Formats: sequence, C-alpha cells, structure tokens
Amino acid sequence: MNPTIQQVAEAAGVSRSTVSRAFTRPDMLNPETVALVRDVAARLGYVPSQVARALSTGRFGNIALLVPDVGNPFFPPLIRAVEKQADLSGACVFLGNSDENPERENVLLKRLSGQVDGFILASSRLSDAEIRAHAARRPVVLVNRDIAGLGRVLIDSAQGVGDAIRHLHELGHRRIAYVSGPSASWSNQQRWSAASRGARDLGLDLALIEGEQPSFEGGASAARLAVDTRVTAAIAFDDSMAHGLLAGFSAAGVDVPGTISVIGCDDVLGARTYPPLTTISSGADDAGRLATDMLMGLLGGSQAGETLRLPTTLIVRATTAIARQGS
Amino acid sequence: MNPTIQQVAEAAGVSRSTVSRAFTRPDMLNPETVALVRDVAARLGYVPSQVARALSTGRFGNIALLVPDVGNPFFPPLIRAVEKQADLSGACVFLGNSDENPERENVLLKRLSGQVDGFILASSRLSDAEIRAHAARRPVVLVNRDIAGLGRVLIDSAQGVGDAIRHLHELGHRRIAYVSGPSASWSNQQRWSAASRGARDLGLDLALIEGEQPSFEGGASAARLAVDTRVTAAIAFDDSMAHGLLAGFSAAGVDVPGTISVIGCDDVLGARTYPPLTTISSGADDAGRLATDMLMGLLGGSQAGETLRLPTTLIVRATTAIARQGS
DNA sequence: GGTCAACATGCAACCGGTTGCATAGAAGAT
DNA sequence: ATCTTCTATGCAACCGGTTGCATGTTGACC
Repeated sequence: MNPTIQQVAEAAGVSRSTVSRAFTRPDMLNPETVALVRDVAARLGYVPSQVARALSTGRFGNIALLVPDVGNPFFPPLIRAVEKQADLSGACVFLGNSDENPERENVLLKRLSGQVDGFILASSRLSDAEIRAHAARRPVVLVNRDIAGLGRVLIDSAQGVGDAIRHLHELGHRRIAYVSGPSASWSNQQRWSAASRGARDLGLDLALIEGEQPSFEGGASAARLAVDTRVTAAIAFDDSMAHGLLAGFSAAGVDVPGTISVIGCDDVLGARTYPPLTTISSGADDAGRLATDMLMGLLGGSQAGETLRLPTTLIVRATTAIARQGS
Repeated sequence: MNPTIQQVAEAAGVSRSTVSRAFTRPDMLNPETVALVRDVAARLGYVPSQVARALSTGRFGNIALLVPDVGNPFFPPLIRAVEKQADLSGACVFLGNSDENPERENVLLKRLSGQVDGFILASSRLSDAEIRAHAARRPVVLVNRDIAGLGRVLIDSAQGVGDAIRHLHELGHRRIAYVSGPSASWSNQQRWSAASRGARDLGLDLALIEGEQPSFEGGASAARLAVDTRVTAAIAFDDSMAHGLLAGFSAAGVDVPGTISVIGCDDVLGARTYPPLTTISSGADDAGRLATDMLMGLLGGSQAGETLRLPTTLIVRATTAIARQGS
C-alpha cells in the first residue's frame, strides 16, 4: 500500500501534524521544513489519502453528474465539459445514468451523497419535492430544470423554438407537428409551450405527437404517426428524434424537405444527418462548463439560487423548405 | 448532516458495534436486534458513510472507468453497461475522460487510485509499462488492450475485418483502403494487421490512409485523401470515421456505394447513416458488462490474467456494392 | 537583563465507521 | 448445582488524515 502520513513523519523526523501542514498549510511552517517534508514524501511516493482527509474535513473533492441517458448524444458533450472543468479544480466526477428512471436517480443520489461535495443534475426526472429534499443535504446545480431557489443552468430553447416557428411560417407552412419528448422533462415542457405560443401568435395549426422515447427509435416510430396527420412540418423534441423522423419518413417514401420539413433541437449531430438537419442550437458543452463553475462556486460558499439562461438560435441547414402546394 | 452510527446506537439503546453489525454482519446478531436497529436507522434516515467505512476496511465500493473520448459513440453504450453492471454490485462509477492524452490518463489514474477498488481502462493510450505499474497497485481490467498477465476484454475484430475483406473481394473489389485510427490504439493495430493479412491472402492491393482523429471530422478529411488513391472500397477504423467518409464522399460528388464502398467498425450507429452503413459489429455493451464482471471478480479475489475475446461479425447494409467497372 | 510577541512545531482529540477480543447470560452436559 | 459451551453484545483500538490549543524558542524592545 501507499505510505501513510505517519511513515513520512518518521522518515522526516517530524510529527504527523507537520507533514499534514506541509501540504495543506505550508505558510504555517518554516520554508525549510516544508521543503524537507515534501522531499521525503516525494521520495517515498506519498499521496495523501483523499478518503481519510474527507473523513476529517467533510470535503471529498468529488462531484457527481447524473444524466438520464448517456447514450443520448446531447449528454456526452456535456459530460465532457463537466469533466474538463471539474479537473481544473482538481475534482473527480462520478457519473450516474438513471436510465430515465426517477427511482434509480434517487438511489444514485442517496448512494453518492456520502462521497461527493455536490451534484449536477442534468434533465432530472425527479419531482420538485424530491430534488429540493436532496438539495437540502448537498449543494445541487440543475441543468434544464427550473426550481426556484436552486442553482440552475437553463438552455432557453423558447427563443430558438420561436425562431423555428417563424421560419416555418415564412416558408408557408400552416400545419405543424411537435413531436414530444419525456413528459417529465422541463425542456420538453418549455419547448412545447413555446411552440404553442408561437403557433397561436401566427395563427398556425399545431398538432402534438407523443413520442415514446427521446431517441432515434422514438423518432422513427413517431414518423409513422406524423404521415397520417397531414402536417407539412415537424419540430422534434431533440436531434435524436429528428434524426429518427428523417429515417422514418425516408422509409415511408416521404421526401424531406420536399413533402415535409423537419427541425431538431440541440444541434448535437452537426451536419451528419442526411439531409443535414435544420436544428436549434443549444451549447450543451457550455451548459456543462457553466454548471460546474456554478457548483464550484456553491462549494466555495456562494449563495444558491442563481439562474443562468443560455440563448439558443436556429441553425438552418437542409431539412426545411417551402411548404408543398395544396397542403 | 446525516445521522452517525453513534446517534443510531443511542436511539436504539445499543453500542456502535451492534449498529455496524446490523448492516454488515447481521448473522452475528439476534434477529430481533437487527430488526430494531434497522428500524431505528431507517426512521432516522441513517446511511452509513462510505468514506468512514473505506478508511477502516480499505474497500471503497467504487470503480473507475477511463475512456479516451466520451464523445466517440463507441463509448456511451460501454459506459452505460459498466454503470448498470456496477450498480448490481452496489458500486458507483467514476468516469474519466483522457481526451486521447496519456498524461491526463496518468493524472486521473493517480488521483483516483486512492478512492476506487479498481479500474477499467478502455482503449488506454498509455504504454504497457505505465499500465503495468498502475496494475501493481490496484486491480485493472483492460478493454481493447492486450497486455499479458492483466485482465482483458478484447473485441476480436480480426475475424470481422477478415469477413469484410472477403465480402469486398466477392464483390469484385481489388484495391482497398484502410483508414486508420489512433496509432496508439490496440484496436487500430489489430484491425490494420487483420486487413493486411486478409488482403495478402486474397491478393488484393491495400492502401493505408492515415486518419487524423477517430471522429466524424477525421473521416471526412480522410475522404479527400481517399478519392485520390483510386481505391474502390474503404474500411474505416470505426463507425464515426466511416460516417465521416460517407459525408466526405457525398460532398465530393462520389457515390457510395456506386463508385466506392465503405465499411465501418463497431456498429454503433445502427442504420442511422445514409445510406445505412455496412459495418463490423462488436458489442461494446457486452464488453462493458463483461469487463465490469471481471473487475468485480478480481476484487473478490480471482486471479488476474483472464482474457475474454468477443467475436465480431460483418453486418451488411447498404454502403457496399459490386465494384465499379474498369476500376 | 527581563518581558513579551511572534513564530514554529508537537500533542491529542476527532471525523465515522470496523473488528479482535473480552464478557455476560443462557443453554446444555454431567 | 457446577462446569462448559455457545450466543449476543460491548469495549477499545485502529484506519489516515486535520486542527485547536499548548509549548518551546527566538528576537525585539525597553
């Protein structure tokens, strides 16, 4: 095993306290002593035990990031950004995958709360009350979830969705579908209500198509429903679903964007779909970075409750076009 | 804060030892006592501190998973499987993203080694010696890396690559390119050598095109190189690169599979590309699950050094076709 | 030369569990 | 009734750090 602080102390001929302070509060010691201790420690390959330190200080140097589905392409960039930013503060990251399941999310929260300084909950599927309960025990920052009093990073897709609706209106579309994501998702609610508002303001028909899962497959099966509704355009909850829509329409012989226009959300696929997807960009990596900063701020003693709204913009690629005739 | 074992002990009118044993060794106690203690503990919301437990037992109940790039679609299914499987043993997972950078990988290993029971290194970019050094301190299971004496889960793409070469040969292709991934990657070496062997056996020309990054962008830029080589088919290191190739060829006005056939590796994109990608399936989720099982086995005292080879198969979709005339 | 402040270091308690050993009480053997 | 055995529980040390307080040393100042 690793050498302990005791062994370093003996080898350096000082007390354990001194070794401890040589690392945590070197200003308290004679510079020569610090040098000596560090030297001996380095020679022995001493690494302070995070665990022992945590036990006495109550600070763990770890944070936890919980997401509903690692496989959803929205999350990897966010995960990566959190990781990177946490690393700057020397923190390590627990990753939890709740599989869209609130119970599992609760279990993970409980299991991890004894070994992290705080949580980042991305697109949490828990109820407000549950989240509040957890936030009372440990600092929590929410991503895409809006609960008063807690730290929040919100990707404000309302704006982008509004742009998307106007974009479709200008192209002559009058009947539009919104293909929904998980009903427990704040983002989904926000996008749906922004779409409703936009459609109402412009006098458009808006149909709701309930997607099953926010995934490629969910989009593909929603495509089958969409062809029956005689809409000329569809806005999907996210890019995965939009991608599935493209595939579903293609399989059904429906031309995109000739017969039907498609808009995604999050811009996580770039121009990788065929045709390249018109979508609402949302900077998941920024959200991850900012959420981590906010959490680190909370750990440093800042007040909770701050809200960061990230703007979104419509990125027009090739899946939207003028509405077909006689529609 | 959470209630401590002491508070539970007082509330239940027993000693700390008894509370401890009610959770860790209930067989040692009177069943009634166990029930009482658990009851009181539940009422108080007591959760044993992992950290304190780790300090005295030396077991942390955590594992770490290190990957080169969370954003690479090969990894999310693997991450998810590891997560899920670890959960069955009640273990939590630290995720580390090395960004394809050996130094960062080393830092993460060092930082985490004081708080995990073992590591899963997926597609590690470290040298054999470095990995061995870490394995001497903590149990390590490798995914897609072959070092004698260590636990290994190897996706044996040699077989699938062989099938792919034969498939192309049957379609009449005679000049093929292999678009390579990271040179430090075991998988890349394995795939390249399997392709070389297959090509030699069948008397085919095999060109090597050095990809920059194992990503969509890396594939797209490799496509530009590929059009100059006059090959009629390309096998890419992974699906992301293959996907990039498709995009690159499409942008260059090269028809796939009419003019050039493309084969990917890993089958992580399913039929989501356009055209749907012919690829070599490799069960990343199986690899994650089995690696976790293997690590748990090591922690339980099994001997290290086991090797698991996962077979791969060619999945023919729509990016391969008969070689063009006069090629 | 004596008083006192400032500095450097050590002592010992504490964080919250686990565990080897001791012991009290009950059950069984003679 | 006494001795042994077994079961259930408690005592206290330990894991490896941190930290408030006490102590010893040095130098400045009067």
